[in-house]
Amino acid sequence: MTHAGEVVRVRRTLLERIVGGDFPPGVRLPAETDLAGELGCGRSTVREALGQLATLGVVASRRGSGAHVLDWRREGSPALLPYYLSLPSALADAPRLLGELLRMRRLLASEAVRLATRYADDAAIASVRRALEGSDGAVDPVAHAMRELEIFRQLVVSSGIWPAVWFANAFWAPMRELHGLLAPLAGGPPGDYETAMSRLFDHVAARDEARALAHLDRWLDKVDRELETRLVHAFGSATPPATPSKLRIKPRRKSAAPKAASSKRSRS
Amino acid sequence: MTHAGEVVRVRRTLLERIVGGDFPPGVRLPAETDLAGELGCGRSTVREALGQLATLGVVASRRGSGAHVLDWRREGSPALLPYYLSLPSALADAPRLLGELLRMRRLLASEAVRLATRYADDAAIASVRRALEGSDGAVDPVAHAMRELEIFRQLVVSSGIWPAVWFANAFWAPMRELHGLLAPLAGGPPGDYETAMSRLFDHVAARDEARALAHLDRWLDKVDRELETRLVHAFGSATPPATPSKLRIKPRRKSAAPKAASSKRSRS
DNA sequence: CGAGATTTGTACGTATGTATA
DNA sequence: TTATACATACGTACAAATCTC
Repeated sequence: MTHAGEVVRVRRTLLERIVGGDFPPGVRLPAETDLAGELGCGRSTVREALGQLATLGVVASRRGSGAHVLDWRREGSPALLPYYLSLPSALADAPRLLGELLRMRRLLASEAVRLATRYADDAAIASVRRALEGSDGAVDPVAHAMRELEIFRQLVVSSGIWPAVWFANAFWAPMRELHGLLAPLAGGPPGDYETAMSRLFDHVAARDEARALAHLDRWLDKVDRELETRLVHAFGSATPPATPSKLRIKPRRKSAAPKAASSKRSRS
Repeated sequence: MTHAGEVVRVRRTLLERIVGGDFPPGVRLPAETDLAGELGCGRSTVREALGQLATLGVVASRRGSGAHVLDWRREGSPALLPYYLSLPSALADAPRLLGELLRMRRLLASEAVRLATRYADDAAIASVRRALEGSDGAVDPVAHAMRELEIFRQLVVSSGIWPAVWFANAFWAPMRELHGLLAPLAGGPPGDYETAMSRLFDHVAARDEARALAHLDRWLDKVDRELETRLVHAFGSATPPATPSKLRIKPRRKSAAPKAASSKRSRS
């Protein structure tokens, strides 16, 4: 971690000072040239770091004025999630947070299944299914979590609704990080994972939206419940998830939900 | 428009060539120095433009190799939406696209109301309500659309579930662009807008989640229906003949008709 | 209100490291 | 192994917006 480049070092330093309270929202940061001198780097490096912080929604720069710290809790981007989760203040209401994050995951998965059921052609569905079956045997919890996320993303891709795909892409990156954190606690795939997914794909291939969504809902109920008990086991009584599976409802029409986007600033 | 800076010009040129098919997914772009010479700018400018295209999910650069065009339909980010909507191929299935985008809006609004109802304290709800009432009188369609979006975002903020806020932020930017396109066609706020919103806030303040969501659902039903008729009126039969006259329909299958766009970006 | 100082925005250049072909 | 090409970092110069006195 110590050898990640000057820009990364400068960005981390500034971000730590900001979330740590040294630079509270509203204050003006020192001039770029001053920061360069203070941090021992060139102004271009400071600018690159500030640019990345700007895409995180943490600072904003204006000509003649300077770089001001934003109210990052209110103006931030999804990429802040991993930073936020490492703060003590986030741990304070971890239960509520985890419940809401699981709900987001559920909404995303539902939308993925709905889109695929409604719009994907047979070949696309079969292709995603092959990808699922072709990579089983993996027992590493993190690898399993990533694969599961990718399956749902591929379902969105199969629908060919490209804007939905792009929103999914934006959601998936922070979700991946979250899964990377939770997976070691959640453990590997349940024993009936292959069976459950296979049945889900049966419903999707049959264009039976109602059954597909119901099956997914039951499956996630079970998975979330298991995750909860394991977390309680790991943390003691610290994390009761507040996930009401009040997600299906809706007497008629409509069902689940997608969401938003983020951006990053680095190449390769 | 003509004086937006070299980077913007270079980015736009490259993006047009890519989405236009000159550089199909998979091909390697010319070297940065070659592009700089060809486009009449410095290599740094080319790099900045390529960096922005990389954040859009359009290209990826690797050391020693070069910048390769990605499958941007599958790997893109939400910021691609305005560019995509300006393509003829997007217009082809505009009805389906608009239906799905309206569905996303509905899901987001529902989640906003739910989060506020569940977590926001009285002061926060009252604050959002004041913001709503304090800015009425605006009849400009675009201004109204932006204000409406902002109200729902503020509802999420009021919940204090910051990760949800960040996801909302990311989603809101492209949504704003979409609204900017549709608003002039949709017209200003309906006559009963204030009343409907006021009632919605009553339910939220009373923590009546069921009534709040039901009220919102009915309201959006009405709004979407009006939008549909106005779009049909505006476009008549001028756009794809494949568009059935029935634009909404609730059980399955959605439709309507959007249009094209462009966008800009900068820091500060 | 105006003038000058401050600060960021933009563009380009150079040098060196490093991965790829 | 060598040549190519990108990644990274620092620097310069000037333009443009803002702030301050």
